[in-house]
Amino acid sequence: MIEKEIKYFNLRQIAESGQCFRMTEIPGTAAYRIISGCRMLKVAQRGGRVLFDCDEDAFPYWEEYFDLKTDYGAYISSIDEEDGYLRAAADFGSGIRILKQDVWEMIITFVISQQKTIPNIRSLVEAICREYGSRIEVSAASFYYAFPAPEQLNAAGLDELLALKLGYRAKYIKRICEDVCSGALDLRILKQMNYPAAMAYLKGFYGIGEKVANCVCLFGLHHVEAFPIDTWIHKILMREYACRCRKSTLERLPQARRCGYLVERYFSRYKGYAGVMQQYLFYYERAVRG
DNA sequence: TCCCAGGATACTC
DNA sequence: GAGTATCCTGGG
Repeated sequence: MIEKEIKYFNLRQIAESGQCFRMTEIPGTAAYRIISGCRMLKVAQRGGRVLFDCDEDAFPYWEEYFDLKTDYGAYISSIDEEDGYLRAAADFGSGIRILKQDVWEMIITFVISQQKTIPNIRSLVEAICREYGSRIEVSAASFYYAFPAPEQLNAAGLDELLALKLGYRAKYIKRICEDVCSGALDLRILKQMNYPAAMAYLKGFYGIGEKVANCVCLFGLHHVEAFPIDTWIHKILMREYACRCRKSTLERLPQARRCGYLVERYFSRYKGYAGVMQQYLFYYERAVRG
C-alpha cells in the first residue's frame, strides 16, 4: 500500500471524464478498480490523500498513468482571466488528470466509441476483454481480464466481432488488428512521433478519422496539445465561444471549419496543453447538462 | 416509428 | 475543398 498527498486529483472526476472506460467504483467502498492493458490497480482517496493498493515496484507505472509529476495547478492558473466559462469549468473539474494509457488499447477503444454512449462503450470494451483478453488471477476468489494484445484480438473473425454488436466498427477493428500484426501499423514508431506526425500516421488507417486520432494522441500518446472535437465540445464552442467573435467572421467560414477556427482563436494561448482545457470543458458540460 | 448517440468512409459537385 | 448518404446497435 502506498499513500500519497496529491493536489488537483480526484478519482471520481477522472473516472467520469470520458477518457478511460475500465475504471469502475468498487461497490460499497469509496475505492476504484482500474484496468490498464494487463495491469490492475485498486485505489482509494480521502481528501488529498490517495491510497494505491500496490507495491513499490508497481507504483511507477501508475505514477506515470495518472501523470502525477505534472502540476495541474499551473495549468489552471494560466487560464485567461476573461474566460469565465473555462475558469468555472476548470474549478469544477480541477481533479481531472490526462491519463497516460496504453496506445493500442486507446486505438481500439476510440474506434469502438464512434456513435456510442459511454455505458455502451464500457460494455463493448469489457466484452472484448472477456472474449479475447487473458484472464488474470489476483487471488483464489478474484480475477480480471486484461485488454487483449493485438495477436489475441486478431484471432477474432469479423463474424465474431459482429456478434459482439460492434456493428460497422467491426470491420475497422478487424483491419486495424491485421495492420498492427503485420507491422503496417507500427506502435513503437507511433510512440516516437510528435503530435502532427502521429495524427497524420493514425489517420492513414481504416476507421481512424480526425476525432479518434486526437483521442489516441491525447489519452494514449500524452500529446497534451491534442484537442478532440466531439459533439459535446462542438456544442460548447458554438454556445460559449462563437458569440465572442463577430458574426460575419464565423459565417464567412464553411460549416466544417468553424470549430477549428474557434479552437485556434480561444485555445491556442494554451500552447502545448490545450487538451487539458478540452477535458475541463467536456467534464463540466456533461456533469452540468448531461 | 423516428431520432440520435463522444464518427468515418465513399461518394458527389 | 465542401457537402451528404450510409453504416450497426440500443434506447428514448
